[in-house]
Amino acid sequence: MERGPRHAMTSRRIETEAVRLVRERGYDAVTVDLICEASGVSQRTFFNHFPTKLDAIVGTHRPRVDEGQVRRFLASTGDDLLGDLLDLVAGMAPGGADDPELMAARWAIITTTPALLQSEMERLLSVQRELAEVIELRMTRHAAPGESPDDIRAEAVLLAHLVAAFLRFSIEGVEPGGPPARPDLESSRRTLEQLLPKLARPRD
Amino acid sequence: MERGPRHAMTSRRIETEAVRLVRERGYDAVTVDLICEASGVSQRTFFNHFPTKLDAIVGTHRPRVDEGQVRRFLASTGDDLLGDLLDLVAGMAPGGADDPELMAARWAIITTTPALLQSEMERLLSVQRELAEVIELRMTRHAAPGESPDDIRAEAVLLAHLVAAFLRFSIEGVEPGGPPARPDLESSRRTLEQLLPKLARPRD
DNA sequence: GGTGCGATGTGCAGTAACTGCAATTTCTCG
DNA sequence: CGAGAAATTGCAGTTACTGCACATCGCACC
Repeated sequence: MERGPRHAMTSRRIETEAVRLVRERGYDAVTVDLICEASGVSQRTFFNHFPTKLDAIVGTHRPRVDEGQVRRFLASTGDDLLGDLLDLVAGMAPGGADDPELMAARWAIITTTPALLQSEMERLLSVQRELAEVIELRMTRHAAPGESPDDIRAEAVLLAHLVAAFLRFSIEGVEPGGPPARPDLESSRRTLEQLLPKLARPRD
Repeated sequence: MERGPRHAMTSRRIETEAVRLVRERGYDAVTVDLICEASGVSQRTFFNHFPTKLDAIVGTHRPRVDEGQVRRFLASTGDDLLGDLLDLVAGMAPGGADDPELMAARWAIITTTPALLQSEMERLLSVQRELAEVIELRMTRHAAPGESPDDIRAEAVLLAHLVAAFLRFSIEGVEPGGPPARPDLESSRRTLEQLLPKLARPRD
């Protein structure tokens, strides 16, 4: 099935109506049938365009790290691993080259609907896995002589988990109820900077 | 509905059969009807005992931090926040006072089934929220004079995210496919100890 | 101006998870 | 035994989602 431009148009129409309806009535009160009626397609068509109801609402974008940023990250001298990592994720695409108005509406819905917020968190898993790989690569390059590759890999996976947690924090904000309308990486980073020194451990 | 001992017995029977069936046939191949037939109850009864199919399989335990441990954490001098936190979560109940054999079977299923693994991760959210509160409490006690309560809260929430990420790592292990049969907090902690110094930042 | 072919949309029947309601069976205890 | 509570059940309905066959649409090519 080599999709043409028509397909994209219909997808767009469905998305738009889905977001509009959810914003008006809330996630649970909007059924797939309702979206179909509003966008003038059959239910079967709906599921030809989106695998799940959820996807129609939050979109099908997959957050990706920029290729160039990755190269820069890998080429760095390696003195400031954490800082370089934060720079890396700071350049993450905020979610696809869609209509910015649609994206704004989406974020408003996502941050206020637990089910959607959670699905957004799950998307971070792909980022997390990507990160784990590049981190492992960089750590291997700058590794001390006697280090086991398994250990390095474990450390990389753990670090990727930690960075993902940071991203979750920046998305979710401090108050579960009324979070920022958009992920605020800037202020999150400032919070992290303040937190880190407090973790300093005396015995090291 | 003041549940009596009979109720618990039936729950147990359903759980046991559910776990057995999933272990034999895999998560997707096991329907609620199948579990009902195997455990000799009607479907309606099934849903009287468990809100979702998933709950019947992974159990209804909610991981909690030990009260005493929390007190100890709060009473600590505060020099080693991170270490104390790790001690705190180390004492987490591994998931209810159930039949240990059942729990073992559960972990085997959970760690090999993405849908179940994910539901297990979601359970960590309650722990994470608990942690955020006690961390905030402790940070407030040991705060420097001029610190804003909002800042402290933000730092606490972020730190709770990071600890939760650590727990996720210890559950998931390094290889997504073949993780440890049980969360291995010990070795995870060792990995963290090795990782931390590598994050050391030169400019501070 | 057809005509054919691939892209797109639809109808229909079915499955699976879950819910509400009202009825019924099964204890338990006096 | 009999009353009342606990536990289970049947049934009908809703919602998300799938497979399959069929219809339609649009566009290139003759």
